[in-house]
Amino acid sequence: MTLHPQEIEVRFRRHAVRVTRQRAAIYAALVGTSSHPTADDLYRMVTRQHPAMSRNTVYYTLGVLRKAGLVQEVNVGHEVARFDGNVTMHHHLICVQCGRIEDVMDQELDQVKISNRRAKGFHVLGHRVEFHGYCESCREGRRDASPSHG
Amino acid sequence: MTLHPQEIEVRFRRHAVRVTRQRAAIYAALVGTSSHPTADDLYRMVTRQHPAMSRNTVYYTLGVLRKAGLVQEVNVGHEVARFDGNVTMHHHLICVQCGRIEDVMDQELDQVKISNRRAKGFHVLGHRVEFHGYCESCREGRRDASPSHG
DNA sequence: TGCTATGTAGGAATCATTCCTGTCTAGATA
DNA sequence: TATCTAGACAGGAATGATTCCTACATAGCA
Repeated sequence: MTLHPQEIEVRFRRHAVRVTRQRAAIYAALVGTSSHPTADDLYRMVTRQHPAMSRNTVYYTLGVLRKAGLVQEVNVGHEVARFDGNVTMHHHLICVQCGRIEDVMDQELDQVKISNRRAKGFHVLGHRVEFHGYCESCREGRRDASPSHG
Repeated sequence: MTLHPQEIEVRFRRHAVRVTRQRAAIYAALVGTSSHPTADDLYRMVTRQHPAMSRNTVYYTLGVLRKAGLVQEVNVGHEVARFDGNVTMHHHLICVQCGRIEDVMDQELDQVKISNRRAKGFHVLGHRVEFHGYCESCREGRRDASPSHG
């Protein structure tokens, strides 16, 4: 999804986030991809247009946007932090081989609930379902592998 | 859950994991708690009995046990890796304030499925549901907070 | 237009995790 | 039981993502 600069400004103001060129660039890069980039991926994407941008600013901005609720952090295993510009409720397909993450929008999954009895006193705000498996290209790479020793 | 040394040995052999004192101690510590400790937590727990144990051995052993399927890694945000000795299918309640993780066993959640149409070519092996919210003690700490500005 | 809280750049510091290397040992074999 | 060797262990160094520090710059308000 590509956003007009005006739309970015509107969103920032709505969430009380100061508008700066750096932040707009970082947010635009994140919303413009579906690849769940790392902070360093974003740094590399953004420095093409803003060579002076500091890696530090990327981290700081991601922190600001996360606290403002404009950005979400996604994680697989204990790997490097990945970010997602899609903050509507959604779920993930995660490839256990290559680490690829795909978004899943599915109202049935949105409605998954936990019974009060099992919630151990938690006040639940939301949930997310993670599906783990092999993505299409990793499945193809595994065709050769013997199915009995896998 | 506390395990007899023999039971640990049986599990290790069943999973083709060499039996050493260090590994047994680490695994026992992990299975004996429900607190999802970090590698460093485990190091501190285990060095009480085994002062010579290296931090490196804890990491290495956790890697071995994870690959063998005896241990699972759990993560919240991009925080330090946490480990779980419970490898049966289960889900998690995660406190967004203090980071506490509680296991949830629930057959309804085990049966959550994704339609083929939405699976984007993934061969799904399993899934996990994460509920995010405030745990009981963090809720209590928040009683004072004004509900309209929280 | 000026003021000030906040953001930015860049470099240093932190710290979980991994790598390297020499020694040790589980467990298989004779 | 003694021997052998792949794999495990300890300890220290290296890595690398993230955070901290600080001086300078700027968004946005008055």
